[in-house]
Amino acid sequence: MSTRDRMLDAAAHVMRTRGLARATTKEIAKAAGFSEAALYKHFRDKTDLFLAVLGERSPSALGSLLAGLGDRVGTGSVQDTLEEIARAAIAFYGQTFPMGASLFSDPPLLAAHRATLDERGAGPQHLNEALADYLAAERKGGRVRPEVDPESAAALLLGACFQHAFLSHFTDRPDGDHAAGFARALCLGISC
Amino acid sequence: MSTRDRMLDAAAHVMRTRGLARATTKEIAKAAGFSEAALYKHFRDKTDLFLAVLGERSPSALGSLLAGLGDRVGTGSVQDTLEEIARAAIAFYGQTFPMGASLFSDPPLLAAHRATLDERGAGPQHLNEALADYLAAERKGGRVRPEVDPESAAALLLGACFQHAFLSHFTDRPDGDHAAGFARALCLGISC
DNA sequence: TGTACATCAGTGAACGCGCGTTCACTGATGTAC
DNA sequence: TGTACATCAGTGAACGCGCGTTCACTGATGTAC
Repeated sequence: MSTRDRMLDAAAHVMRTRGLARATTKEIAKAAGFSEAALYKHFRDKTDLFLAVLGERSPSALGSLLAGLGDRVGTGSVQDTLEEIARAAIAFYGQTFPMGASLFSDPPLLAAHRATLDERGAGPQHLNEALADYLAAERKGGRVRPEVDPESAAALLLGACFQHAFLSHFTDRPDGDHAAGFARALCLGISC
Repeated sequence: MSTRDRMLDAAAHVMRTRGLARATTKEIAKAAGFSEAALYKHFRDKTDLFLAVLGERSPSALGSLLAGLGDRVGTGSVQDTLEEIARAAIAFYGQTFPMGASLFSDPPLLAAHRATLDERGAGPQHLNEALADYLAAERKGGRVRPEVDPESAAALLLGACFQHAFLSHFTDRPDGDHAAGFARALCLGISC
């Protein structure tokens, strides 16, 4: 594993456990097992390091799942697929929420991150769009009731998972087995 | 208006516009029109000031609306009530999201804020509970379909509004008139 | 083979800066006699 | 009424500290002849 990778892992770890405000170069270097000076051999400055962490250490499981949804139109049960998505969404938002939320404490950093996401055509809004596309396709095939609005249904399902992740962090109650039941109940709730 | 109130307003303004990371005593004092030293005549330290802002300058419109819901059971149209709630939720989360999210950059501050909320029996999770209670009451009265799960429906509706607020900040697109249409579509989506 | 030099990842120590906080002080207002 | 003192909100200047960053350096490895 390269020095750079170890630094990224260490930075991600410190950002997650101590919070963005305490993610100092000293802490990160110590966690990585290098001197602070070494950080500057691999990253221009601290912002560059943070952006690299955000761009290279963010889980992509939910995005992959949603991206592959096009091939699953017409196969399996829509209800089961939605439940799978809900479970993945709860896990994904649960992992990414603290660091993502932290960005709001530093608007210029948030703007820089948004810019890199835009360049790649990525970002949280695309998850909702991908799910809406899937629902629209299934509706076209008659496997989702015609009165369902795909955008709204996607917003409801992913929004609930998103807020669920927020609440479990905010109230400091880790999620546990509760997530699966929550996912199932949500899907029954939107009853597509 | 008291000096303390002007300081709280100034701090809230700086926190919102510059972000928590740039909300320094110097910036806040300057915005309030006092010296930095004056801050310490009214607040023990910077954390004390932040907690006072969070506790005394957070909008409470949504909480009030939801708290008054008990009296509205059985009156008006449930669909209209939900739309009103959705609009209020989008506005509320839109106002509170950036500062609330910022707290995740400083876990000890988040924990302290959680503690004050718990003392008062307040906090974001109570909003969902209040809405779920309302839906349960209306279901009992036959004005909401029996197969609707109140908790899930509340999570779907408020979760979607919460994520909507997040996305409009994250993508840097202010919400505008779009919110009302979104609220309406959501309520049709959960179709209680 | 040995020798001289180039390269390069990483370091220890220092740098300047801006932060939160404190201190001795001022000047206005109130109060006692 | 004037005078002496107490109170108190607010200040300017300084404090120590930890931050991000840079610098001159080391020591290991590779390369040319």
